[in-house]
Amino acid sequence: MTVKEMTGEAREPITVPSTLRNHVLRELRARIVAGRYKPGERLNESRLARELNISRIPIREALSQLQEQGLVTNHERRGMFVTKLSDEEVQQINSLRMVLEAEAMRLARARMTPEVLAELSKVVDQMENWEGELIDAAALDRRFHAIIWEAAGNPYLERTLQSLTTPLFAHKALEHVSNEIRRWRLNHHRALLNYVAGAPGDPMLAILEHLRMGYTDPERYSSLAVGA
Amino acid sequence: MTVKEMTGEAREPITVPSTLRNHVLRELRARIVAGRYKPGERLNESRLARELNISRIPIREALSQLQEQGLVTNHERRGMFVTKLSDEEVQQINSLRMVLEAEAMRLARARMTPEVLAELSKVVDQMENWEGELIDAAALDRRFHAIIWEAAGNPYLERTLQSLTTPLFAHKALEHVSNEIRRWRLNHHRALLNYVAGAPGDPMLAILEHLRMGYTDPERYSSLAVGA
DNA sequence: CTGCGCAACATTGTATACAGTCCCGCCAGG
DNA sequence: CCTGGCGGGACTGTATACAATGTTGCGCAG
Repeated sequence: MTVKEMTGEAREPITVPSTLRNHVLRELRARIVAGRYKPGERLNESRLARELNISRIPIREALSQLQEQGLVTNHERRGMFVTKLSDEEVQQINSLRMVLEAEAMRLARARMTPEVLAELSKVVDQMENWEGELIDAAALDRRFHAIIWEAAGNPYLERTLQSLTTPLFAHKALEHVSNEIRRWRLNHHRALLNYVAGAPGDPMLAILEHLRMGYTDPERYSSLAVGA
Repeated sequence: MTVKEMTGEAREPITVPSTLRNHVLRELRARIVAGRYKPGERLNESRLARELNISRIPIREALSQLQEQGLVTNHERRGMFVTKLSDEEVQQINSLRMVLEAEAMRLARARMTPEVLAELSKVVDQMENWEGELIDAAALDRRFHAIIWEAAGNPYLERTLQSLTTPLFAHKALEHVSNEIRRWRLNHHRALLNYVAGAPGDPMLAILEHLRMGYTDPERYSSLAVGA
């Protein structure tokens, strides 16, 4: 069976990965991040294989990779489960993320170009005029940061931030917050934009302000405050 | 076939992973880090399967995980190759590693216990009396940092540093340096030890001093110097 | 009614089989 | 001598088959 022969809902004509494994990898990651598979849920290989009309092999290999990315957790001989983050784990991830986001912003600021700035500005504008669904808001948020990660120019930094935040997005996909809070969070990106655009200030302060919006426990970052 | 039935050189009676996949994962990682498989070398699934007396399936799954860890690189329909780092990539990794090592040291210092300190001290003593092989020196180096990573108390920080440095060790496994240089590098750990033990100072400075010992290009870290 | 044991089923872990692609060398033509 | 096509072998990607473990639900004893 080839990728093109695959049936069902899994078509993304934009870029077709040439192996089933890569296709499944993308598809599963997208589904988990979108909240279609909820944290703690078991991912049955045979069922997935039937759904996608392929054998279990590419699915197992894709799951192995997702495991390494932290999106799923393997319980030996019991199956793969969507990773369920405890409050403590969320905080640990965020405290690490803070350090890396700050570094990304420093680097991005140093290498900023008008093109990237325009792109960021566009995203922030969309955020401020945002009226849509929760999932779209999360996508905008993710996109904003992704642009900065890439602009930082260090692929390893980019990859690390991606693999740290993806489980967070999966975790928050279910979370219900009021539109007001969502707007509040989104609007804070303007401050970050100003920083990477060259405004004076310490990135830590802006990011702390941003991430503490219900994401983190500020108490945990005393070491950062000292370092800044 | 079970793990116990496996033949050949692959026995590690300390902890036997219950699945072949996990066993192969450890074994391959160890071999790559030890320099037995050199960067750029192709890892033939069928050959490995014959060598380990198992089928290709557990090997492919282990390789999928190693790929995600950055130790091997997949070229579609051509095979898995031990990741070969360019000079630029080594620098990118090290520039990121610096930020994380500094964070780990701040956290470790804040949570330091006499037990951990004693362990670190023991390793540094071993370093200063070291007379053995290159591989042992690298192991000591790795162990010193690993203790600090764990003492920092953030599993994600620990995991990230591990997956960043492991390819570096594989990369450096071949490198030949004089005993003098090796001693010089090793001895610098005393300064790091002093910092995590509570001595005043900025971790960045000690780490910069440490990592620049032939590992990194100091020019790249202006942003850190500013932040520090 | 409740708790335990056991058997049938479901699912994972691994092996084997097969299909398509890549690579390398050989040979013909320029 | 060099170049380009082409055939055979080797290898990866995927499917199917089998083994072993985990799970579930039912019967039975207390």
